[in-house]
Amino acid sequence: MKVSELARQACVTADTVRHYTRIGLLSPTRDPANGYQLYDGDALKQLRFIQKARLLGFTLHEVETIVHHQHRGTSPCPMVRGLMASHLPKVREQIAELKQQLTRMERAMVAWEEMPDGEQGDDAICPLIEHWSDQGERNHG
Amino acid sequence: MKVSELARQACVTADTVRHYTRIGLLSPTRDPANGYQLYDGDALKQLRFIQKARLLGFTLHEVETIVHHQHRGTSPCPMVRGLMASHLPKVREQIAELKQQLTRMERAMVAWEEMPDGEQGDDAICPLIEHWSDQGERNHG
DNA sequence: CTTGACCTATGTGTAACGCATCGGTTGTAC
DNA sequence: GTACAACCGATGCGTTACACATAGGTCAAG
Repeated sequence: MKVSELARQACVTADTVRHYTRIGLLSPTRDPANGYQLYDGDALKQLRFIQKARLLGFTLHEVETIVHHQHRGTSPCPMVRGLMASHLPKVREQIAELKQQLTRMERAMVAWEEMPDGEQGDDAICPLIEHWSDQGERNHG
Repeated sequence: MKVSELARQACVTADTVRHYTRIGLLSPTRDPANGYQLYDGDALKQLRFIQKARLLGFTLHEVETIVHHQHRGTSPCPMVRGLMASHLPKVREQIAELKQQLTRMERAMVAWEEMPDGEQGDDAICPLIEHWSDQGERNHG
């Protein structure tokens, strides 16, 4: 398989395949005739593995570590469980931060409805932003 | 004010001040004696403006645009309202995506509790990941 | 033999900094 | 007056997972 065909089979872009190849997550052979990169069924399997790992929140660097573990004959599974356990609170925190962000933005939009646009000669860069103040958010939930 | 003092007054790192200076959002003068960057009260005001804009979800690039508008004498406020309106659905989508991500991860963790670690000789890279399948999520949010 | 569609490798850009390097400056204690 | 630590500067690289652009090579059809 050439790059584009592998990409099609896994529903990713050719750039993605090339990217994974560049960082060593895929190791194609070369067509001696033209130097093209050639991928086999194992590459497709590996690519699908990467896709699943990405969906589960693993970074490409972590995927690399997992694959290396497997190549050295040690089961990556305990580490995978640990990584996942360490990811969960981070994702929850990201959600909480984004929710706070959304609250800030929504409150600002409401407050701005009754504010006029700034005009030349104002001492402000943008009064909407400059006169806004974070009221702080209470955490209930 | 020197870099570090300005940073302290605005509760940011010196690297942040240098970064904003590098991309042109702060324009310090130079101490002729030693070439150090010197910031005045306006710089502090501008820095605090940037902080508020960041809290409201504006990118540094957008802040730059806002400041340029103000320097050209045109009120940035209408654009600011428009930018904010365009940001809101993106943030909501990010939250929705992260929630889906969290659901996937939590379901995987539960499913993994009753799965053994992979062993050498397995045909899998990591059976936890490889035998996982996304059940799809219904949207009732 | 030329056209056009495909392919290659490589480098650059993204957002907002953090960190490291290398070297100059300032203050203080001796 | 100097040794040394703590601060300052500019510059460049690293982060994440690719997308995009460049400059060129390959291949089937007309």
